[in-house]
Amino acid sequence: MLIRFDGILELEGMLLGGQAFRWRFEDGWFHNVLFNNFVSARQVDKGVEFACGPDDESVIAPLFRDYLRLDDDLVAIGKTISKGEQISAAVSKYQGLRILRQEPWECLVSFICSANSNIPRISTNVEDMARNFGHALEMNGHVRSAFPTPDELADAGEQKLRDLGLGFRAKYVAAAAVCIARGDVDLFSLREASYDEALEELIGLAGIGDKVGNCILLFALDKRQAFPVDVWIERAIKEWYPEVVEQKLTRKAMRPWAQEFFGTYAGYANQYLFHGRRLQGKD
DNA sequence: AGCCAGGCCCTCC
DNA sequence: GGAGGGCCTGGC
Repeated sequence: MLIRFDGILELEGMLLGGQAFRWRFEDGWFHNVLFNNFVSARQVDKGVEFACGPDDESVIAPLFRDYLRLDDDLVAIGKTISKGEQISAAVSKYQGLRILRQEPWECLVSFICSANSNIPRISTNVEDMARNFGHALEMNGHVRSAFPTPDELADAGEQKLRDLGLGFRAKYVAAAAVCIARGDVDLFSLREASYDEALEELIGLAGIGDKVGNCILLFALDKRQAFPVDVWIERAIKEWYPEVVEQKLTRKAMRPWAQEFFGTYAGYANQYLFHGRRLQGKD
């Protein structure tokens, strides 16, 4: 079915740009498992063509629309964050690049796995967890698994996660799974909580520090002021905002600086800085 | 072959 | 309180 949309949209950058790790591009479509469904999507003139199963498209399409945040007014947001030559260029170059609204648990595990790692490896880790511990879906001869629930990963345990190649992150994922399965932390309620409160809750989990916590807040928990500072963001800020270097701001101090500087939608600024710097020189 | 990755934790100062 | 080393493993 068609999800009608006439605003700006850059689906490829959103799905394959390092926000999420299970999207695959094949035969002109992007494929993933979301909301316990096979989901396929592609960008067309009038919006997004969408297919899913086993559930009805009419049920999943609204969820997928929210996932893509089509209601964010990117023109207005772009204006508020275009503070500086390079980010303005990136806003214009990657026009329509939106922050995803991911499923919180999968997002949390993905970014725990991101520590001292790289995108190809994170993708492998996340896909391996799904294949080994998630429940399988089958459709038209294709088999792929849902991302495992907290219970399923808690049952798997640290050793089996290590066997998949998660390394020292296995302990953190296993502990987080137990914690969420027990209900110690309710991720969905953090969507309603304040930024500060939600960040504090997340950092209470082992393996989640300021950077990873801000990724989860931004990509899954509706905190568009979140501003994860990784090596790419640090490079971009130091090169493009010399005042930060002059003030000798440490990496830790860059987050509050950026949140003040870019404002309510600092998270969007983050995404454009990230793309702009990481893809510098590539076309 | 060897370096380093989209950090975090722990220790020690 | 903050700076520095160690950590699993696999891409490149």
